[in-house]
Amino acid sequence: MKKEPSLVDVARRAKVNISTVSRTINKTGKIGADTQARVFKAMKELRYKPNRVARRLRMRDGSTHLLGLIIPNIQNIFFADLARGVEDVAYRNNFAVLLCNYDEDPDKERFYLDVMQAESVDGIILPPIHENDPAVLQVVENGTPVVCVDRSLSSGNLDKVEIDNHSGAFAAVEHIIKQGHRRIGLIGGPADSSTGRERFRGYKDAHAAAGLTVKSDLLRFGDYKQESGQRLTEELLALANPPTALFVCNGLMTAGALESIAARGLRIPKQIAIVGFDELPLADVFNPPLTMVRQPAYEVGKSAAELLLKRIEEPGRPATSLKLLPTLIIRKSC
Amino acid sequence: MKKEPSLVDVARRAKVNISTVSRTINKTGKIGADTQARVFKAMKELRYKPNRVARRLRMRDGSTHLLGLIIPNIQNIFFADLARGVEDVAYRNNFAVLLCNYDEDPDKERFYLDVMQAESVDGIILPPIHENDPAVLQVVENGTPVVCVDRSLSSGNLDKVEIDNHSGAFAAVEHIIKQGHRRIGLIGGPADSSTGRERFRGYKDAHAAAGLTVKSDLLRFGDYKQESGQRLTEELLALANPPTALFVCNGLMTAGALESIAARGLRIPKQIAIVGFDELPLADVFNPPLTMVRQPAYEVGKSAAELLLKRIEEPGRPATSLKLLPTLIIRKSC
DNA sequence: GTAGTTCAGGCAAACGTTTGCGCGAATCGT
DNA sequence: ACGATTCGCGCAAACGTTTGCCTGAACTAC
Repeated sequence: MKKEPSLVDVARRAKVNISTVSRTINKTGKIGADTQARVFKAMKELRYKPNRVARRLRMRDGSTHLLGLIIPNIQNIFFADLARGVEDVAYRNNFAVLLCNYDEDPDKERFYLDVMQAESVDGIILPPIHENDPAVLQVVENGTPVVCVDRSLSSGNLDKVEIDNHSGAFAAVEHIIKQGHRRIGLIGGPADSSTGRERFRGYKDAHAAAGLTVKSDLLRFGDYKQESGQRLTEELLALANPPTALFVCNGLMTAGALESIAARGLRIPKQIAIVGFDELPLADVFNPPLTMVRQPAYEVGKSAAELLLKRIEEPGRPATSLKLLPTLIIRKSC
Repeated sequence: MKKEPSLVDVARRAKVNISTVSRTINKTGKIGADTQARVFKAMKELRYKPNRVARRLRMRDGSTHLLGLIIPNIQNIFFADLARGVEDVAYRNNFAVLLCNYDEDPDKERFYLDVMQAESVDGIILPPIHENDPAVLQVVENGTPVVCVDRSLSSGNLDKVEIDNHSGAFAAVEHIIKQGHRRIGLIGGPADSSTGRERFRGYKDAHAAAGLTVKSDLLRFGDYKQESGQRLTEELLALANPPTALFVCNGLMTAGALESIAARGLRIPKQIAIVGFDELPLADVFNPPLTMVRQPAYEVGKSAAELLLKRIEEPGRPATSLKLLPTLIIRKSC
């Protein structure tokens, strides 16, 4: 590893003190025009790049220009879009992003939270694994700015940006009912996740609004992974009196559900109608095109990053909570 | 920002010197059993976490336990899978991953390369933007371990892990021909990317092997994004004498192609057959199921990370070059 | 019993920054 | 023309580690 040029190298070359170099770079303190020129010249010549590690070590607070993003799984397109959103605004503000997958595993989440702290990131964006997650609570108590996305934290008044899951689910199920369905199967999210609960609530409220009662034998709860979507759909379809429509609470599980449906050779929407949460890449060219409730994932990430940056530069500001609206995209599958 | 406990805090509490604490943590040097116990006790009590920033600053070389991953776009499922692969092996080895999207933008790539160096990562994984990318070359010259994925660098004997694009494309087009097609449209990748060129070569060689000549009016080259797939497919379909089959060189463009096909209301595979590179999430439940050539993206990431870790701990080892085989998954779209 | 060796652990330098303090020179106000 | 302010810049401490060197003490060998 060839040694990188450091402040002292450029200082020597420009015949000034290192503090002068530091100050010209950061535009802090008054520096004469000629001195500045010499310093810049030396920097060019040596191809000097400030060492971010040393800088972070010295400045415990403020602008180390590193953000942490901890998400369940980057292979879930929702989180990929979200990640892209935060990455884009980070880049525009000269921040880099430390990205980790915690895979719904509390140990992994804790590990990465530790890493972030140890790296002294400026702030962290994450969907908390639980409503009150002791690990992240400890981090915020420690003074690290945190903004929650997608799911929220019950305690603490943190910045957060979420999706209005209730209204999204409500609209979806309302639409299903309007198509004449009365037996609507639910493939829900984990009961201990706020998204899962809110979407379930939307499902129930849409029933209530239409004067329908929810049939508890049509309710299944998965883990947002494809396999569970497939398995639970199969359970529902195997019922003596199966549902005529399905509301599936995320994209991966919707893909799983479609597998089950295909395996049984059922026609959509005649034999089984379906609407899923999340957008799927091929949804609009699927046969039939899938009606889904699209979440503005990119915008969630974007807003979260903007909120985080604001908080970093003004730690005392009151916490703001954004709720973005999903949109029901009606196509042909229901 | 409450101050984190540091080495001196635990040293004070355990009534030893900070160097003793450091040595017990890193298991370097001989330490008495009782002293060790005291130190560990103090660490627990203070919830001490070593500061990775300070550690990285001190140890220019070796185990700072941070990997850099620079990819074109995390929204491309191929790279998401790849990223997941490197992340998993990184986690197993207690490494964190710094992830960036450079979006095929040389400026962005250079920016992130600088960031990685400034963060003194232990090593970098990336698909070079060009065959000989000066920015990347400079980094390897600087002594930072680099492994190339997906695309390769012409100069330099670096570790790399690629897909056998030629054989994948060859198999795909061979299969198309075997189905009786003679006019096979190509939606290719960028001409200046090694993947694009290799897949094109497979297309041509499959034609040659079957005694067919390639018709240059059936050739189109996109940028691996969905929009170009749609646009170029539309061009092909609008031809007076359009192709009867399509070979599309990546997943996103395949999705775009399907949009064009759907817009024209063409039946697959009767009116137009199609096989695409990359796997798509709904490919197997699509109607009809899509025959595609699946790239082992996760394994590429996994192998790359393993190679990188090996090189980090043994910088002098000869460069190894892996070539992973894609598999043609024959379904119903051709 | 003495010299040599190992054991346990302390001291302090170094990594590359940022920044409070200080100081001579220049500029200013009157 | 002289004290006061500002300007431009250097000095050195600090951030939290790792690690080479050193030093007593204990142990080994003869």
